[in-house]
Amino acid sequence: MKNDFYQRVYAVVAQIPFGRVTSYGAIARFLGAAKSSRMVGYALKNSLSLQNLPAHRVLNRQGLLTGKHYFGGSTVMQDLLEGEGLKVVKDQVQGFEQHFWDPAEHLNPNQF
DNA sequence: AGCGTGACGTATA
DNA sequence: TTATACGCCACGC
Repeated sequence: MKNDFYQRVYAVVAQIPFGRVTSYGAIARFLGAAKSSRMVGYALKNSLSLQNLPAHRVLNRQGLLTGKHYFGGSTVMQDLLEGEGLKVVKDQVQGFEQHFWDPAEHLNPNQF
């Protein structure tokens, strides 16, 4: 069911620890929709006005803040990340892999 | 109903 | 290594 996919995306994003980040692809893969990473971003776009999800902790594979435009302001997303101890330069998280958080290694697939 | 678009990612050149 | 091409599929028009 497609709505479940959205719910699962929200559930995963909600579990991202403070100061850690992940990627759309990682989430998509974890949910079994590896080839539909775009849908993850789409789901998050919906989630923005739905609930308090740390959507700013979800970046693309390069650690780029590709969706900062959707946070209303222009530096809101960056400020949020920097507020969590991350460094952002040119819309890109420095040491991305260092702060990367893989759902598959920290969450139990069985609860999804 | 068909077509273009997009918070992505991988494959090719 | 950078630049394009393409697959994916929900949504809006």
